[in-house]
Amino acid sequence: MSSSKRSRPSKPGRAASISDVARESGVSIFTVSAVVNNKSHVGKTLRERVENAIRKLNYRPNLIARSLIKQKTQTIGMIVPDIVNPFFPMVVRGAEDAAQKQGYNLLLCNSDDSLAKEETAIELLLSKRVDGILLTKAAGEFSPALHKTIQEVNIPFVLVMRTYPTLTKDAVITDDYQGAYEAVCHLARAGRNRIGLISGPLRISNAKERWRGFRDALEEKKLPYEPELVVEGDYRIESGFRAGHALLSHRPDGIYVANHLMTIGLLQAVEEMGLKCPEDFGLVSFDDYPWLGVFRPRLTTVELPKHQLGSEAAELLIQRIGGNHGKPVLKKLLPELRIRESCGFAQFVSAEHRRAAPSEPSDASLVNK
Amino acid sequence: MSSSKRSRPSKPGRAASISDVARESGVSIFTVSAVVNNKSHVGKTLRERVENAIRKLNYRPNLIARSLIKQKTQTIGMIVPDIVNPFFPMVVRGAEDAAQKQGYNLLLCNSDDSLAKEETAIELLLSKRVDGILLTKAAGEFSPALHKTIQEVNIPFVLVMRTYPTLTKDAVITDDYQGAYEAVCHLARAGRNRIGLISGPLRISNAKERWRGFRDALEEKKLPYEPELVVEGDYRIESGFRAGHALLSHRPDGIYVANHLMTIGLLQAVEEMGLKCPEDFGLVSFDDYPWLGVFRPRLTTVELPKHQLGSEAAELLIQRIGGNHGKPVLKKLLPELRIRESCGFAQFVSAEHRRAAPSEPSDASLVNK
DNA sequence: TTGTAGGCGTTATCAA
DNA sequence: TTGATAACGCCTACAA
Repeated sequence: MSSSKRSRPSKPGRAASISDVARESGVSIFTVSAVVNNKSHVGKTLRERVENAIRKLNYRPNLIARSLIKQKTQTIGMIVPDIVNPFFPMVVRGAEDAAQKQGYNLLLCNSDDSLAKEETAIELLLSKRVDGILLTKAAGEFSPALHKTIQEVNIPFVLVMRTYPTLTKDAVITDDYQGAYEAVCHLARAGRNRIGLISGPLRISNAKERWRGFRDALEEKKLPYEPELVVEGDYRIESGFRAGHALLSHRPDGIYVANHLMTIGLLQAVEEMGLKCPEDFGLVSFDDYPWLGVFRPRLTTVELPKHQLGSEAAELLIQRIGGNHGKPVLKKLLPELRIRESCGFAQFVSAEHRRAAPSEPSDASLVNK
Repeated sequence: MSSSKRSRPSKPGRAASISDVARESGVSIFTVSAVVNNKSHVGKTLRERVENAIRKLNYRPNLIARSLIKQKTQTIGMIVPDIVNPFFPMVVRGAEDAAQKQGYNLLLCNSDDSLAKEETAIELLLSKRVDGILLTKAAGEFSPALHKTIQEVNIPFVLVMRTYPTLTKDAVITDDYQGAYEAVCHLARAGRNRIGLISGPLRISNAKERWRGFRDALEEKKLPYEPELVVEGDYRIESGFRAGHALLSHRPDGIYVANHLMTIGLLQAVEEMGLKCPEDFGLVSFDDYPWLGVFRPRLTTVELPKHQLGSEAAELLIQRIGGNHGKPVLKKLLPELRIRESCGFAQFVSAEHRRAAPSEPSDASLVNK
């Protein structure tokens, strides 16, 4: 009786379990559990015996076992296209900060915008029973099977930065239409009237929105939409480089680039072609980074609240995990135009001032550092 | 008998379990397991019945349960100071790529170089029973308790980018001494002879190494070590800014900065003080990024193999997980000096050429894009 | 206040 | 080839 199965000594090289602690302190497993989670009142004597045993054995509750019984892993899966794209680290950090605060961890996956990798990642996260998934959808469509799985499975998804039409799920995005619209209007205000666009993949929701903002801004400013001045890239450096060559050969006097990596590629092309910014063309980019204020040309750009994007997405997801079953939410965060030098706005304004009476003083006050 | 406890229908809103599949296909749990993991030969008829049931119920093995019994989670914990520091995304990506390839996932934590957060993260990862931990040690020392835990616990650690003296664990780092040495020698070759240093926290191993490389290069080049030209920062932008102000007031003609973020801060200070690089001083930075080649000043810098750093660390860790119990390994990867314009080397060389006969043709060939 | 026993979803060991 | 059944480490009614 006394040498029942429970009293086997702890296996070598294996972490102490709750039953080891129970045996060591001569109490039942229940008591140890009660002490660890301080539920139910445990008598002072027993509590101390248990605590000593815990210290002695360096006991650490096995969260795997706890997850199994609680049907909760306190883990969130997060899939981004590529953590090396400087846009995402801040989003991930925002998510991690919010998750951490509520006792969740982040399992991170990169999809490289590949549907296959995305599917693998989602399947894996589901098998690992994460409590929810933060997804920046890869370009393209889910396979029918995966789509069905996502609809039927019982864990919440929150889309980050990119919506997906046939999926009625929560999404936290930035107002990309507005951002692009402001960017292009600003180029127009800087006196540019042949404005080009280097766009992201148009089947990605935010690329489409940025394109719409571009188009409507042109219309608003009574500027022509010239198809040869619109090039579709894939948000990577190389595509910005190629697009730059293609676009600059038509000599636009303004360019709006839909993300930072493609701007880098564009500037490589600019270099090769011996052009200068903002002298030869005005440039407005998307996303702001600390280094953009210190190097030349100082980029005028549209900042997106990246940290907030991640944190709000995580918070929403955790609400869903907690059982909030309201209607899907679409949260749109506001972008912010940061005017520096690459658009050539300051030069344009002062040239105007020299030439005539000041047009709109409010315009000049737009220039910030 | 037939209505034993096993035949309870699957709970509502809960994913199908192996016993649901077994019941659905009228076989035992063992048979389902055998099909899923295709072990032991299962007869064709049964196999198909099981496969149909799996599809019908959209069964997905619960990896939590599997982890519990296998004592393996196929998960690696990774702790970095801050994923927003552009150095780390590529390291994380390298680790993820290597891990992925061998069937592991990454649980990511940020320590902000805070000992408290680091300790919390490690404790959590241990409780979650990750199979191993990739750690970029936060500045400062482990608490004695944590140190003991790490020594005694049975899961492998691999230190990334920073070693830790009292811990005999594997580490994958870059040869920072060498990198700094080359950076400073290059400044000397560019004719600089009052060279300053903006250093990382000297209690971090790599900051110390970079400082040593700096000091030895000065000695090698017979240049003076001027204490007022050495400022200790914390690898963040703000500290680079403050250090820049402090340092530039002494008018050095060359500066080596020990990481990219502090270089950004330095350039802010440079701007405020109305100085120009490389005209007023030569600059060599650490770490290379795609944007450094396209903006001005084009930074001369020492590239560190970040992706490789992460992937080799992960591979080593996985070897340890697999039971390789050899002696601790210290793997040092080679940095690479990338000469661009901020050091003022090209100008110096051509000025020399103009003034006299070419000194060393090999020097000029060092200049790459 | 404390203990007992069943169950979470797997894998693994024996039998049959 | 298949099937019971005991772990894995924990939580939690329900009893005592």
